[in-house]
Amino acid sequence: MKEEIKAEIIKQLEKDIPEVSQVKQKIKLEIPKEDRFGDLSINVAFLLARFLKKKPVEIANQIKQMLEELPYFSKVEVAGGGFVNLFLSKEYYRDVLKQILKEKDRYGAALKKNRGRINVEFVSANPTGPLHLGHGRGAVVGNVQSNLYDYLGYKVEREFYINDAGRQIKKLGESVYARFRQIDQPDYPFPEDGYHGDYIKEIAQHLYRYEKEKILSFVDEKQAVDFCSEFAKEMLLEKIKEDLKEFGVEFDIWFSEKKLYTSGKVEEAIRFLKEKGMIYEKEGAVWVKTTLYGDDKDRVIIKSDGSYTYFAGDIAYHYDKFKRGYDSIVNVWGADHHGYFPRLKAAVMAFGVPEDWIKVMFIQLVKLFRNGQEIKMSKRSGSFVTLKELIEEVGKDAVIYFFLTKDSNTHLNFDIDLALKKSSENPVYYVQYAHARICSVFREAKERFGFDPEQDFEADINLLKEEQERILMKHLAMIPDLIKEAGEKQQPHKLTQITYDLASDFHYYYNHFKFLTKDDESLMRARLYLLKGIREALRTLFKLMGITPVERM
RNA sequence: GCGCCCGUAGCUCAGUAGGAUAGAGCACCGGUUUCCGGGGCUGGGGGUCGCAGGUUCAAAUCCUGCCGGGCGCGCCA
Repeated sequence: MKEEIKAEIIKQLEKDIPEVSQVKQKIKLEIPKEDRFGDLSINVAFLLARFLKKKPVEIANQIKQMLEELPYFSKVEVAGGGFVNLFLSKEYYRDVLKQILKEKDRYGAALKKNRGRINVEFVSANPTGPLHLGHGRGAVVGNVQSNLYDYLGYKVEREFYINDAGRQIKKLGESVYARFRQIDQPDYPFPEDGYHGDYIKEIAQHLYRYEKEKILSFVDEKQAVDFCSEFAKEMLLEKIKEDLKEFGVEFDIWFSEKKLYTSGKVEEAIRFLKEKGMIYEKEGAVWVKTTLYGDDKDRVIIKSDGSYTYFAGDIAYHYDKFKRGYDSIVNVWGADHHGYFPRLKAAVMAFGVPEDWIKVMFIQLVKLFRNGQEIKMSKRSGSFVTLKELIEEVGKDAVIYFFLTKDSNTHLNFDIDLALKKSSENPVYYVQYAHARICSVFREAKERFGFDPEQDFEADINLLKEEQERILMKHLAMIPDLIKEAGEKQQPHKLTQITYDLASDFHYYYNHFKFLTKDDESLMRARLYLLKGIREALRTLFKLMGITPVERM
């Protein structure tokens, strides 16, 4: 809605100041930090100063007069040496509330998905063990970013790349096979760098119970290991799917790395790069000229022993995505892979896509804290907390919310004690409490006055004369823009901030005003009307994050 | 050595496609409420935005150099 107003402002200004068209791109209509600077603020006077050879303040005063003619504003002020501050009118707020109640928990969302197709690939954990916290953070960030794209009007596809080829999977099979053999023969050697977790033993026991004859019947031990690999991988993948589903994350596409090799897609991609002149041979290996697109050295895709590198598979994978015709793709990766991006980007650029076609969001480490002490994790010894365990301990909503509190590219300290607190110190509790409180007020209204705010009703918002009510309405009006900004900038963590701020303004309102007053029923209705708008805005935010809008605490 | 990320209040962090007096939560101090040493409400103190230059009407934000911390730099996946 900011965009609408901005367009109107520009149209209005261009009537008398043709120079506006020259600075159009740099005009910023923003939400000022301080309430007294208005609901919106525009910087256009600074930009015009150079062209009109006048002081910003003078221009601002001229602009002020022109903008006062527009219907949106109740007041226009000049301040800060040339800012033009705009105060929205009651009529505008009335329209905002109407819109919220109409759009409900998709308040402000694009109605049509016509901005293009985006693919978001995330989690993509090796199916060699349970999901850990880093995967969980990636799952939340990827999922919420996908929700944001949907909100913005893109058609989104969520994808999980299954690393089911290569050494990891072989190692998995060897580990399971060893555990299987150890059941009858305890001194059977366990591979040096095998997977130690108990889940490997569980899989082995399962195989021992149901597939023992089959495994022992293989003539070649390698076949037995392959069988174990395949079985364990499928089983672990199922587990991963279940965990993610419980976490509210579902994928549209499960893409197998192995199939890239068996279906000839790797050869196809290499052939394509060859046509583009990106491929050459040196020292018995085949290389890609990634330096043509900014990488610091060329990279091998076929080793001198004739086998492919991981990079070859990844090029083929992205070539496949390219051919699927997405307008843009996003990869959510662990931050330790950041050094890998330039070479992948270089290969992808060779496809002939625009500079910003591929984006990567990096996920930094999650550290767990309990009683102020870090819980050290060691995957080797098997002593690490899985995503599932954390969810079981503090609940899905807290995990999601905490994973979203900080920019994904910064380290996150997860305080288990805080996540468990049932008080306003705990931000998840605090925001959910705001929603539950409104529900509770509505229940009371029905019980005490026989007036059910859950039903549709009309109200006169001109009765909302308190300062805090104006602040809340303004806040509601801005929410779609705040969400859109979070989505455009790939900063899903901003949603927690937006939600917290709204909850905070609501709690303040709740603590200072009575909603259920017998003596002034029309005021009661107006306030409940506002509460209903707040609740829908909260629901919109909760839905984007995947958090439950609880009705009672 | 090269590259990427981070450095903001005592702590954990927001804020960085330049914008007005740099924000929040916790902790700390005060007022108030409650049966309450807990909880709620409310007010307050607290900052050389790592350092030093530069660009600009305007820099936490952009540029350069340095300091400190993390990560990455394979014909590994």
